[in-house]
Amino acid sequence: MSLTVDLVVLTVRDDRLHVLLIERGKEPFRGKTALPGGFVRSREDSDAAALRELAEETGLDGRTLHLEQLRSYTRPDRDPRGRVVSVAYLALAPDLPLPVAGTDARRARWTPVADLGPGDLAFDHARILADGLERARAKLEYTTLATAFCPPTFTITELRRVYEVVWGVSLDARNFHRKVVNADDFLVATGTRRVPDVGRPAALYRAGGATVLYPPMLRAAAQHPVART
Amino acid sequence: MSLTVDLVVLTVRDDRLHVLLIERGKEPFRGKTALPGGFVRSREDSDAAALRELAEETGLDGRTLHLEQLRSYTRPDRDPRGRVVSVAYLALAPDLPLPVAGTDARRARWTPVADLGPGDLAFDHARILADGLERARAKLEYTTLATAFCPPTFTITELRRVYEVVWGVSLDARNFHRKVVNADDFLVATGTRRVPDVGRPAALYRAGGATVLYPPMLRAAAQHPVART
DNA sequence: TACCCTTTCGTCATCTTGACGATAAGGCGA
DNA sequence: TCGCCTTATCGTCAAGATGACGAAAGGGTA
Repeated sequence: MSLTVDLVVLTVRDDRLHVLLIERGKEPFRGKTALPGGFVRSREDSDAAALRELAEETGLDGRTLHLEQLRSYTRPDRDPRGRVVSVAYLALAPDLPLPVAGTDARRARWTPVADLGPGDLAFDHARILADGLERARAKLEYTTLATAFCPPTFTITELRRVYEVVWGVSLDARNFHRKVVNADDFLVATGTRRVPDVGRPAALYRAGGATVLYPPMLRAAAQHPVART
Repeated sequence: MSLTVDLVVLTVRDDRLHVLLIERGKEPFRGKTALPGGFVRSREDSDAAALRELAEETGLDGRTLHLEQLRSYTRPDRDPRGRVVSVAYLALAPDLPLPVAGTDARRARWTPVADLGPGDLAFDHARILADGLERARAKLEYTTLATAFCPPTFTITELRRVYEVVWGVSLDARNFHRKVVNADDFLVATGTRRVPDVGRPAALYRAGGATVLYPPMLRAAAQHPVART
């Protein structure tokens, strides 16, 4: 029996939710699109393997990202090579340029989640991706994790776009502003501002110390589904 | 490399939170207290193994309980026998009598969680238990999972005790009553009532169809820590 | 200076919540 | 039967949170 890790790495890019995918270089599913990942080595735990694979396959540094274990997939027939148990991880990243010329960054690329069809991914990776998306969506509600999609300093509008894109809804800018500013230790004003091409300059914030979001942002209330192409 | 499942089975008993523990019958940690669990068989996935072990070791039927995957533990040194990866499961049960004379129910017993000291459990089971407790506590907030601790029909006071015992707080009976009755499809009145030894009879409810709890029950607001001995 | 655009502040009615008073509905003892 | 004890349920009220939306602020640019 062998153990692998699979990574669901999400980011928000051009107002769309993207997932990091690779093209498989060997069998099985050679040439097919899949989640990045690989085998856990003998003296490694799965956390370490996730960090290593993230660096090797995508050039991203998991220590600077949000990285958490998602769940494990153990169906005996999930890999044609035999019994392969996979521990899936969820990573959330700001819109970083991928170091394309990295050591082993074989064709890693950001793909809009909405562009993926049912059979586009190898193995049971469609299911893993779906579970990762649901975890991310749920955690935006009651944790401060949305800031993991943002660069070190960001505007409230950028933060709102994260919610809108991940949830696929549209939120009132004024109420959102009031809410996140009042939430306990969610945001810390940096005192600086960013002057955009057009419109009023926006104040820049850093993530505050809170990990749980209080009061929470409830999806149930946000009932403004928006067309996502 | 081998694969095991470990089970965190929780219940509320005598107004205290209990976990189901067994005494290990063989090495390593022979005679020591541990979470129930065992090896996943070759043509089984971990869900099936969790159901099987639950039945074998405790006589409980996981199909009638809430049973969900918690997370996996992969540290190479977590088992002295070598590399053993464990997929942990969380089960929530009403206060059922254990079929003590079951096939293999070797000394399975309910133990108050608060009675456990730091080194009382074998392997990394203290950590697994802690993760299971935190998951259960968190899920009471924004899901209807509290009903999984209750029998098929129950009173609102019984449901409140679940929250109080799992969170270790004390909740105002009147506000709790108002809240759960108003929550969307959380409770369904059965029309029957239970006459207690003392006090006014209480209406009996069944769990409603909702899985998410809206509006949620927030712990942050419940700031009445109560002495738990 | 007059716009345009986005951010930020205000207002208001509605809903939710915490604190807690009051009543209802059983059993029990006098 | 009448109080009384206990617990369940309903009500009230002020404070806080929320949704809808108006209005001002603060940059560019024509």
